[in-house]
Parts: sequence; C-alpha cells; structure tokens
Amino acid sequence: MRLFSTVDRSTVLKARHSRALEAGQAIYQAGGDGMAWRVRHGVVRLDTPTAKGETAFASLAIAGDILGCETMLFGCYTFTASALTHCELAPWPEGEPATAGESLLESLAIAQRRAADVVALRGGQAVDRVIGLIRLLTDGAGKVVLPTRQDIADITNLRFETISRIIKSLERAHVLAPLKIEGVHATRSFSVDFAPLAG
Amino acid sequence: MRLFSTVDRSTVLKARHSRALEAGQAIYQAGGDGMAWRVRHGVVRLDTPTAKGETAFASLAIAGDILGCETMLFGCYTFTASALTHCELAPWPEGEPATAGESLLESLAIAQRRAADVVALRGGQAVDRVIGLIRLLTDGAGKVVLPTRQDIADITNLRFETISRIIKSLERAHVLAPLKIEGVHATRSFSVDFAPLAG
DNA sequence: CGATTCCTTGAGCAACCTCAAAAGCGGTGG
DNA sequence: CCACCGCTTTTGAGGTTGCTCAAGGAATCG
Repeated sequence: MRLFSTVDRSTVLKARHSRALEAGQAIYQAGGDGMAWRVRHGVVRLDTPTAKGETAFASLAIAGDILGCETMLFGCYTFTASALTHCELAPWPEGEPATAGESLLESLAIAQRRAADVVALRGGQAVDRVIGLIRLLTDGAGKVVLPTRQDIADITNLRFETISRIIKSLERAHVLAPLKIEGVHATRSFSVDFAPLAG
Repeated sequence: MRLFSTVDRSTVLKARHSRALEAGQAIYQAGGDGMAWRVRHGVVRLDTPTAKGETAFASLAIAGDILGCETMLFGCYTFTASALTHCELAPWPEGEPATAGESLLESLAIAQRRAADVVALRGGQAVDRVIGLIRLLTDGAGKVVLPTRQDIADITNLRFETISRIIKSLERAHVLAPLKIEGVHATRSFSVDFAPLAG
C-alpha cells in the first residue's frame, strides 16, 4: 500500500530536519516546491495570491497544524507561508505510516476546526476580533507575543490604525500589559500578559 | 442564531445510502452522533456553537468537500450542518481503503483551499463579498441558486438588509437576472443568471 | 546621523448598521 | 375565491463604527 504520491524521497530526506524561524521570516512561497511540515510551536500566516497579482491573508496555522501538505499532491505550494511569531516546524509526515490514516483524519478535523476559528476572527465588533486573536495566540501561561499591527489587521480584516487604537485601549484598561522580552527584536516581540476577561 | 424548521428526522440515521436534501434542511447537529459524508452537489452551511449558547456561521462545504469526518475520531459532530441549496450527500469514506491515504491527503488540501475561500468572503467591500459568494455558488452553466438573504448575510458578515440592497442593485445593473425555477419553494429558489463581470 | 520601519494619535467622512414600516409570496382555512 | 397568517424581502431615514488621510514619535541599523 503506497500512501503518498510520487514525491522524490531522496531530496526530501536530505532536508528532513526541524526548522526554527524568527517572527516575520518567510517559510515558503506559493507555487514553489518543497516539503510539508507540522507546526510544533508558534503561529504561521498563510497568504494566497489574488487576481490582481497581490497577495491576501488566507489562514493561520498554529501548533499541531499541517503546513503545505498540498505539495505532496500537486508538487507545489498553494499558499505563501511566513512566521508570525517565533516558530518551530517539524517535517511531516513524521513517523510510521501505519498510523497515517488516523493521523491524516485528525489533521483534517483540526484543519476544519482551525478554519472556523479564523472565520470567527473576521466577524463581530473590532475589539472582539482582536481579543479573539489574542486568545488564539496566548499560551498556557497567559503570555502572548503579538504579531505586528499590520499582521493583526490583515487577519481580522481591520486597518492597522484601528488595531493600534484597540491595543492601546486594552493596555489602558489593563487587559494587556506591555512586557518586553530580551534578546528579540523589540518592535516584533511586543510581548504582553493577557488577562482573559470575562466571556 | 438560527432556527430549524421541524424536519422529519426519522430517516436520517438509517443506513449508508446517499441523501438528497432541500434548501434549508438540517443535516446534523453539533454534539450529535452520525456518520461522515462527502458533498456531491449543492452547498452546505456549517455552524459552530458559541459561548453564549447561540450558533454562528463557521464554514461552507461545497461539492467534493468532506462533512463531519470528526465523528470518526470523537464520536460526535463538531459543527451543525444545514443545506443552503439543494444538496446530494454520499457516505464517506466511499470505497476501497487502499487509496484512503491519497484521498485523505487530497481532502485535507481541499479543506484548506476552501477555508481560504471562505475567509476571502469576509474581507473587502460588501459588494465584492457578495459577488465572491455568488461566484463560489455558480455552476458551470452560469446559473446559481441563491440562499436566503439571511444566510448570505451570515456568510459574508453583513446584515440581511445590506444583502437585499446589494442584490437589488446587481439586478438593476443586469449583473444578476431573476429567473424563477419551477417546482421549488419560490422564496428559497430565487435563481439567477450570473454574468461574470470583469475580474 | 540619516534612512527605514513600525507605532501612535487626530479629524473628518463614508460604508454599513439599526430601527421601522410596508409589500410580496405561499400556505391555510373559512 | 378571499381573508388571513407567517415568513422573507424591500425600502427609507438616521446613526455609528471603522476607514482615510495626515502628521509625528520611537526603535533599529548602516
């Protein structure tokens, strides 16, 4: 039983090690060739080329999500991927093909769930969308590293000025606490505490 | 928030045969038990329960998409599904498990592509969103059966009054042509010609 | 230091929402 | 057949959210 189609395994195997990325770094380009990954840590932004030659936000990939699996079918990436925060990627598929069916099914379910999350980030009041995104990005310890205002704007379908106003107001309301992390680019690593807020 | 009419459910869980559904009909409920389907024809709306006990639009499933595969993992549906147009569903997985890996991988790629489409329907100018949805729903012959104004509003994150105004204006601009179909409820089967329009 | 990039803040405006009323359409019962 | 009911759609008037345009501040890097 052959699970996956005609991918040149020899070259793939060469590069089969995990990748660590900084915030803002490009991962791969739509149309390009490469392998598939699973997101271990961090948040990845996916963009799709539009009719006008531009590129528009398409989706998010968070820890657990599969990235670029379409190359295994079509031989090229559908989306352009870039790291929104510090990221760690692991080659995919990872292990024994014995459980590949289960794993794939789970990945499909996760993908649908994630899609619903992203859709939710584009509806409702502006503040709620931003808070929704922050929730999605917050780790177990209540810490979150925010992407740039422009990235947040693209994801929530708002303008970066609006994002700036909203985040400032959340800080002033002590919902978000600015908290600088050392050793990282300051403008990109605007790190914060996030007090969940009722709801 | 959606209300579902009292559809006869007695036949729903009987057997692994294809299902035909009318526009507006409920397919399954979030949390309920059942099987997975592939959409053969038509458009299915997926809703997710929200914090406030209501239910909000989550995604669309169109011909080729997998529906409710998460029951195979969790034993219950994550979303609530209902038919937006006349639909035909086939049991899934369909055939020999030999090609299950390929098929699953393809389904995953399709799901991610579809998610990007839906996200795109929630960004940009109101008219463009509505036109984008109409494009997504238009068949090869340039015909489209529109869902209710309220459904379109939920999908595009607009109000139904806004949808009404937009569709009326598209008709007056001869982009959409009202064209009644026989043998179907008129309010739901508002059918139209769709002249693609540059872009 | 200058160049670049990102963030903040303000003032005015437009797109879209809200609320309200009425009309169309199909079904039901007298 | 007509009157009525429930539901969807249409249309209007006015209000609000979030956008646009503009200017300036802060941090990074060569």
